[in-house]
Order: sequence, then C-alpha cells, then structure tokens
Amino acid sequence: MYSKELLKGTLEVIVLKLLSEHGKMYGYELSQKVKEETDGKIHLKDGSLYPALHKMTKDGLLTFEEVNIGKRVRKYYKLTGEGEKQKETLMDEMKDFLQTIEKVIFKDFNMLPGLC
Amino acid sequence: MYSKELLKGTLEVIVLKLLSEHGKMYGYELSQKVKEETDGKIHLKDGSLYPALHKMTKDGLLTFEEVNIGKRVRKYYKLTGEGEKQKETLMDEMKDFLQTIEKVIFKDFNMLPGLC
DNA sequence: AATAAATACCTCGTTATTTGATGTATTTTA
DNA sequence: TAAAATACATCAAATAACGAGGTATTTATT
Repeated sequence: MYSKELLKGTLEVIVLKLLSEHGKMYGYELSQKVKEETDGKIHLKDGSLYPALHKMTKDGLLTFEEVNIGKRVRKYYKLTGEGEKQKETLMDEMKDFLQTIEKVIFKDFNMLPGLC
Repeated sequence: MYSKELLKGTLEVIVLKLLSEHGKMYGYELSQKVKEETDGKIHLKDGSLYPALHKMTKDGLLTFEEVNIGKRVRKYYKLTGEGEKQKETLMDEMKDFLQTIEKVIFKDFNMLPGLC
C-alpha cells in the first residue's frame, strides 16, 4: 500500500475513469475492481469511497439508481455529462502530472512509455 | 499548476532526489530548480518547503550548514545516510505508484506510438 | 445448523500535509 | 531610488483520506 498522501487527488479520477469505462457500477464493485486491477496496491476504502461518491453526486458529476437485489439495495452510479467532462479534465491533468514527476524524479528512466 | 492534492506526498521525494543529485543545496535554490525543471508546473512554496526541510532535518534525513553570503545566511542542506536510504525507498514507492496509476487509468493509451 | 466470511451500504472524529498570509531583511536590477 | 529578486521564517486554516464504528444480508465453511 502507498502512503495515503500519494493517493490524494487520485480517488476522483479513478472513479470517473472506471464509470466511463463500464457504464454503471456500484460502490463495492468499484473497490473490488480497483483492487483487482492494481494487484491489491490501491484500496478504495469504505471511509473514503462512499463519502467521495456522495460528494461527486452532490457536485453533479454522478447520478445513481437504486436496484433491489433480494433484500439488499445496490446503488448503481453513472457519469453525467458534466462527469464525463470532468473525467477528461482530470485525466489530462493526471497525465501531465505523471509526466512531470517522471521528468523531475526519474529523468534517467523511461518508465511510462505508454504515455508518450 | 496541478490541483494541490496531486502534489501531496511528492515534496519529500523531490527534495531528497535533488539533494542526492546535487550534493548540497539551499531552500531557495531547491524551489528554483524544481520550477525550472518542470517548466513552472511544480512550485515548492515557501510555506511548504521550509517546514518540510525542518521536519526532514528533525527526522535525521538531512543536515545543514550555514554559510554567510555578505550579510545573509544561507542554509545548505545535504543528505544523511538515512536520507539516502529514504530517498531510495521513496523513489521505489513513487515509481511503483506511477506505474500503478498508469495501468489503472491509462491502460488503453496507445496513441502516438511512433513518438516514443 | 451454526458460524465465519463476504457483500453492501453508512457516518464521523482524527490525522497529516500543504497552503496562504504574513513577516523580516538583504541584494540586485531597472 | 524604487521595484524585483533573493532568502529565510511561522502559523492558522483547509481538506482529503483514513480508521473505527455501525447495520444488515447473503454465501461458504465446518
């Protein structure tokens, strides 16, 4: 696991990206997906994820619908138009950020060839 | 400039890397160097940098010597042995982190393959 | 059948880093 | 000579993620 400070600012863009990719997902599914895709290196924890989903909904980036699964209720989230725009913005920012960090810290490596 | 959250957790590793590279540097010099190397995209601000240098010194990662330049005093910082070790640790962590973020957010990026 | 583990949501006080504001003082440039 | 750059410093405020705690259902294990 990474120091939590490093993760700051990554939660929102990760959620937006995954929802953009998969159409609709519920909270628990998002956390499982991220854990799976990062080999357990990134955890979207309950205490971070649910408040973030609520905030993003309040900010107009997401909407949700409740679906009954037996006696449980799942909240499926999806992007709004604004959420889609924000996804683009944050991904551009993230890409630029990764490249800048790579340059200043790893200038003698080429660790992120996919971002060229 | 990046959303300030993204920069969290990057300050320490940046300082350690630059000091490792240049032997000894003073605060103002560090901030100028980072600004220069990132085309102004990353600012180590006074309010962040000086407290961080003090903390890292307290933590045994840095030592400093004061040098008189006319009537001014510059504090030249350099890495301790522990600081060198911490540099390695944080660089490894950062590299892993960047690659993980790239994987989860930019996995389908293969635009401009000829420019790599 | 009983129990543990996994699923699925939630809240809220604590924590830690960065920032912005503010300050002092010297040296260089216009 | 005034402005800009150099060079250090402190501290209250902001804020995002976390940990701890909670409720409840479903599935797997013993």
